[in-house]
Amino acid sequence: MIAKVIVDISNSETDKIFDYEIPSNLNVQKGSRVIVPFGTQRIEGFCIDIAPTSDVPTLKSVEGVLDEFVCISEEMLELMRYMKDRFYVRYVDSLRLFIPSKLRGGRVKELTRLYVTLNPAFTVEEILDAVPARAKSQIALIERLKEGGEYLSVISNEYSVAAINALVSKGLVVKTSEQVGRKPMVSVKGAEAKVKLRPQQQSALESIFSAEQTAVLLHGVTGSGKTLVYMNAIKRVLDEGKTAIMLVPEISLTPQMLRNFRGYFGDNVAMLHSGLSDGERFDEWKRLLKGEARIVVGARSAIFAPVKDLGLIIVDEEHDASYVSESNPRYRTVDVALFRANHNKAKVVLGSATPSIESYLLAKRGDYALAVMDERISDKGMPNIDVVNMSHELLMGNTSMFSAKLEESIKDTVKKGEQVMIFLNRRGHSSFVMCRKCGYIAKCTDCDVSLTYHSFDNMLKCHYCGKRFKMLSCCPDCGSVNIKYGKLGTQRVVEEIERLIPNVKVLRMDNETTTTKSAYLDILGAFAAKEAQVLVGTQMIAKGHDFPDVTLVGILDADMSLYHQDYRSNERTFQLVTQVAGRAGRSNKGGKVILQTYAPNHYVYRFASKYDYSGFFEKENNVRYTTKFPPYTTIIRVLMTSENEDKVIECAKTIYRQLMDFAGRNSNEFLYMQAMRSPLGRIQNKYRYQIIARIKREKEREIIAEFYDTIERNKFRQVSVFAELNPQNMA
DNA sequence: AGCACGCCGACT
DNA sequence: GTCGGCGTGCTC
Repeated sequence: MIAKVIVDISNSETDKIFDYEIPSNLNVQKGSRVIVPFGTQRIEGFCIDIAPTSDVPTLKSVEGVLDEFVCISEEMLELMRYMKDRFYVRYVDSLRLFIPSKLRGGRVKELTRLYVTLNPAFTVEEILDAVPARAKSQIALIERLKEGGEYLSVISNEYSVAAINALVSKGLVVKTSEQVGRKPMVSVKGAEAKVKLRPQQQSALESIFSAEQTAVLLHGVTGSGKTLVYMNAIKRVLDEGKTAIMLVPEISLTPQMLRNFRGYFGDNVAMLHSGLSDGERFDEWKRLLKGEARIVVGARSAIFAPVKDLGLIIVDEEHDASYVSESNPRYRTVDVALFRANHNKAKVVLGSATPSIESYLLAKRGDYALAVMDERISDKGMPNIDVVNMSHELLMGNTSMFSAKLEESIKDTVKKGEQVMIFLNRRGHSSFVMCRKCGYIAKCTDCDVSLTYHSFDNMLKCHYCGKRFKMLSCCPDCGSVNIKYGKLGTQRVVEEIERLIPNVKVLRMDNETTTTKSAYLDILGAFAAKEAQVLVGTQMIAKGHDFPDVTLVGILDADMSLYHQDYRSNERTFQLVTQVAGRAGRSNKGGKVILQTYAPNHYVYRFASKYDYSGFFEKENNVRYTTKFPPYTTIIRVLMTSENEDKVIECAKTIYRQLMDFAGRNSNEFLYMQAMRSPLGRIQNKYRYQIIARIKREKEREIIAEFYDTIERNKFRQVSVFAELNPQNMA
């Protein structure tokens, strides 16, 4: 028999099916992981099919089977093919998503990064003497490493593999692996939840199972008790002997949330969150595969959990951007959920207080069933949202970041011993470093991006590649020492509040203070314990934490997300305002929200301040329809990257030309197509060019297929090509 | 990804 | 001539 194998090398050149003879002594099955000879090496691969014959004249044989169980189910193999057709994801990249990284051996593991240094057994002079003078690039490399070691991934971008390997084989340079620390799992225990469903919850629960559609959109306002509906729905499918997947946005995987589920379902729950070590993640995966756990709770990638007899998939906060993977294997979680549900004849529940325009439209059209929960469990209404016009404040001579009203309210609330949350958008607030004399701006050496100043370690950091630089003492262009650096937005706000209210305790949460997950939890814990009266933060504080003593929420600059040139920015702003407002008045003390804006009459604020989702939907839906944006059209983005700019341009031109030919023959279907340099033209020293097309939806399947075929036909050496549908951002 | 192959420039 | 660096292409 013949095994159809995908080799475990992530490269578009090798992402094809290779045939191998199966020796009679090996039990190779569809879905087994195998060892195969490949060129001169032996590597791991996935057997994705078994066939009686092959077209290839001479075959090598499978050398071994890796696990004592079948790793990839029939369902996941079909999902792999779906992901290729839908998202242009390579077979290997799908397969890697389906298994824990612990299983993959041989090459570089997830948590290990190779590090190269000069061999400390020799002096630099000895090393230089041992290298012939003509080996220029080896000498350059030694000069580079003289200063200290560097990650192999960084070095291999700067020097040729041949030069590095030559030095390694002579023993002058050594590769070492540096292990990233593992965090222990939070142990959880809790009490049995025993709450009766309210009528609205009960009918939502019934409609999940009675609907003829696969998916149900559960539109439930903040505090309407969606979680209880989820738990009951899961309980029902478990009773039928089936399994369930529950997805939440990454940031919501808090210990309380995990405790709730463990408390209710006990050991039947497997948790997949970012705090797990490789080993722990593997253990949870294995429990699911063996059926020892029948519920998975996790972020985005938990959708690939190896459960059998799937009965239910819940996607909580369905509109959340974290459900769209924006790098490497780019996929949309809801699409994958629908695929798995259809395959298993299971149900999908999409829950949200502010559904995405696309989902709500599908629900209105009847493609999804719709369940509505508009009552809050507590008798408290939603907090009042006060929209303050900042242009008026300016006219009245108030140039501070707080309106008179917000300033007043903050003082008031703190005086009463209650708590305040101040929210601000990060965009437009990161501080860049500039020379006041000549206007020089510090930029990353590998990306076309200005660097951000981080005060706590006095370093400059690139937000795109993570590279760090020493803070400048003088301008490298003109030598002036008059360097200006702004503070991060949150830090300025904190200082302002401390100035307004002497002795107030303020906590700050943003990218700078929250480098680890535990730092994030520490800050929230301190705030919950009332160690501070005010919490200032970015998006991070917008999501699902209950602080009963918070009675005031201030939104400083809602507009920032409106100006972002993106068809979804209105939708995002509406969601953000609603979500942030939900942080106020969680107890019977009530609460209020003050929203500062320069565009108080914008329809987003008009509807958001009244919590009028339907009103907002009607308006926004209309805008999308008339401007011909998704969900009425589909945007396809083809991104090409390479360290060699000429090669990417050549690649982009070739593909663009062929796509233009195709568009010419199908001009009815195309609204727009353009090739361009990406707004972020270079990231991690890779040049980025893109083709963006907007097409009608009727024949989108065929058109997407043609796009992917065109990419497939035009492989360019050194150029990587990715595709994305309705991208979250075009940079 | 890794490795063989082969071209080409530098040095005996 | 010959050694080794460095770019190209292939792997069932």
